[in-house]
Amino acid sequence: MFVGTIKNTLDPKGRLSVPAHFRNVVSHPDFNGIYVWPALSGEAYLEGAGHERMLRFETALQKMDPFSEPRRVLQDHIFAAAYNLSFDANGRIVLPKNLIEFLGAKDSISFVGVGSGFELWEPGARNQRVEESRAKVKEYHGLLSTAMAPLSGEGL
Amino acid sequence: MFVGTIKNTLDPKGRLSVPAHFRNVVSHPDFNGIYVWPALSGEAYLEGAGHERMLRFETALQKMDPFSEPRRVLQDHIFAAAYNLSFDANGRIVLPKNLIEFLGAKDSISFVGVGSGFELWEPGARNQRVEESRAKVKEYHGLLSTAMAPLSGEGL
DNA sequence: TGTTAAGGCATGTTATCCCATATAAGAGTA
DNA sequence: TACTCTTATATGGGATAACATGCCTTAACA
Repeated sequence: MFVGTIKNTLDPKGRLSVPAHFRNVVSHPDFNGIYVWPALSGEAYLEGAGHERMLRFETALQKMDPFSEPRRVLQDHIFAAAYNLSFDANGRIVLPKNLIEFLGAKDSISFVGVGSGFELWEPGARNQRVEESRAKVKEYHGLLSTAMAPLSGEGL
Repeated sequence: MFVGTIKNTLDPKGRLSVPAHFRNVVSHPDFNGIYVWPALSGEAYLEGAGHERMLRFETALQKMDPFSEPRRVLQDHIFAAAYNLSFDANGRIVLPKNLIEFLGAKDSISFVGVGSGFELWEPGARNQRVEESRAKVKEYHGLLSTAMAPLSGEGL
């Protein structure tokens, strides 16, 4: 499970250490690296996943009608827009220049764990988002109890 | 179930023994440790959970609309703000410096069981909270009977 | 042959492991 | 009950390994 927020340095060559914890989670014999693509929400961050989760996306899409609009749209925005970035011997990836520009990043990137996947942000933009969320937590806290209640008798 | 209040020593390296009782409760084959994050209430304590409860959070959030504000806000405050802290051979975790500062702790931490989860407090702040609650406990005791009444004929 | 990307190596820092000791809790015995 | 032995737990210090990151070399390509 992806958890936590880690800010790492982006060097002049576009290289970036992936936090060790994230590397462990994505670890897979068939592909030693991560996949990233611009967020489907349209905001300026990247979504990320390991090989296993990509396979699950693939399986899910294959169950959809091949020529349906939903399938096409999702294919275009996940697989077609994704980059597969391999780790080097030290656990680094090279983030393509166009993605760095897309993020508006200069010399660092924040990795953000969100449970089943993770996100890459320009640290300033990330802080702004966190501030926005902070203001609203209390408002939505109750929803969590509601959402969890059906899962077990224990509630929250 | 997490029960009781245990104060343990925080050493100069930030190491902290997790009470044995809590370790037994969170015990899980996939992750030998705990997750902690700043309380959603905004107060200066950490909420804590074991792996199983985090999985339930994950499942609950995945059922919510991916781009809805409530989901985003809860994700930001639980998964993105959380730390996964593994036990060492002696059942200790290392509490990150920024969390120690957040709590205002110096050389000890109180673990507080609250049923399905637990909390980490700076012991002084915890005592203050308990004092505040003491005055009101009689006032609210009746609510408990009311809440339990539908569950069984035995009452409290 | 110049330019860029990729791989290997070296460093400082931080976290993790390992062992020793201290404290407390419990079991068993007289 | 009093005592001792044993086990579980908590804490302290030092050695070791892992990690993030900068530098340097080698390979690929135009």
